[in-house]
Amino acid sequence: MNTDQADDALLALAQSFREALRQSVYVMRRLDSEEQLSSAQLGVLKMALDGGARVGGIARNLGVKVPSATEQIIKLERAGLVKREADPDDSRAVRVAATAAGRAAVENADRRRNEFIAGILGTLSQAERDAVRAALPVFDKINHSVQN
Amino acid sequence: MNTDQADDALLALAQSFREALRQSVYVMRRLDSEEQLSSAQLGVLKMALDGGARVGGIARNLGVKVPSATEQIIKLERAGLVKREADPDDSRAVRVAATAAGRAAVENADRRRNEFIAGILGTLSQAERDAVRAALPVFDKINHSVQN
DNA sequence: CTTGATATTTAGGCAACCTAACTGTTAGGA
DNA sequence: TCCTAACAGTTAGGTTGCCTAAATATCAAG
Repeated sequence: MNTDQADDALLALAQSFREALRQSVYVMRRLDSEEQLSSAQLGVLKMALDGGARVGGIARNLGVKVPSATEQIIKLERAGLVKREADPDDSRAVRVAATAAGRAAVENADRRRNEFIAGILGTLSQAERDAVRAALPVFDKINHSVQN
Repeated sequence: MNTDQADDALLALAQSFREALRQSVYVMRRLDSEEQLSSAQLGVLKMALDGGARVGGIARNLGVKVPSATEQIIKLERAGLVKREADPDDSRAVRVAATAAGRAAVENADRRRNEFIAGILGTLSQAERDAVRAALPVFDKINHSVQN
């Protein structure tokens, strides 16, 4: 197998991969459209569960800029799902912590979304589920490549 | 294995799958942010390549509502990448066709995006690439489940 | 005690999506 | 024939989530 053939195979795989990416965005939209809590907000909220996430950390972790994180945090705060308090160690920083209501909202949203996806996965064959399971860590790895 | 255990395994897989979905959105954003043509526009444009896509069909295919498709088509038309003409068989309908410039733009955008993804896929092991390749048709199937 | 770096918020803007309302066309009866 | 319901698309107006640039406040090092 010469280099060109290898490249072609890689490009063909890339094309299929991109198609899957496109579809993923669509699936995410569907998942979001049925719920009170958006994916963006759920992502922030999950990070606030441990009780002391900083705005910059949240933004970095979600792959968005700091003002975008702030925006979501403010919405969650208005909804009573998180509270913002000054970081005792660094007064420039803000600690974002989930409230009890926030914790409950995460559990609820997570459960509903998982059940929706599980319902689809349940219609697949065992072999198909195994294929998905095997690919997920690789997807994770690809994502980290993109981040850098 | 009783039902509860099966459900738990399915829910766990669903959770991981959702994480991958979330990451996909992020990867898509990265892919888009470096290019002139957005994914939304590229999707519309590809459908106009054959020379006679209708607005409703484009919208259905992309999983968006008709006005959203119209919006993208208008942008592409202003950029000279597609033209709109009355459908000879049904004057209510509009046929969207790519121009020569549109065709060139698709090829360019597709190539660049595929090369970007291929570059990442190239850093994986053969086994990892095989895992991705095996999962892609299943992802496709899952997507179609969601559409219905 | 000044100055540069860091953490966050505010302000303003853009892209892509949505629903509701409008225009024009078609097609199937009465 | 002609009326009316269904259909195709566009327009209008609104939302969400992202972005950059600029403002505010604090920290830390010389």
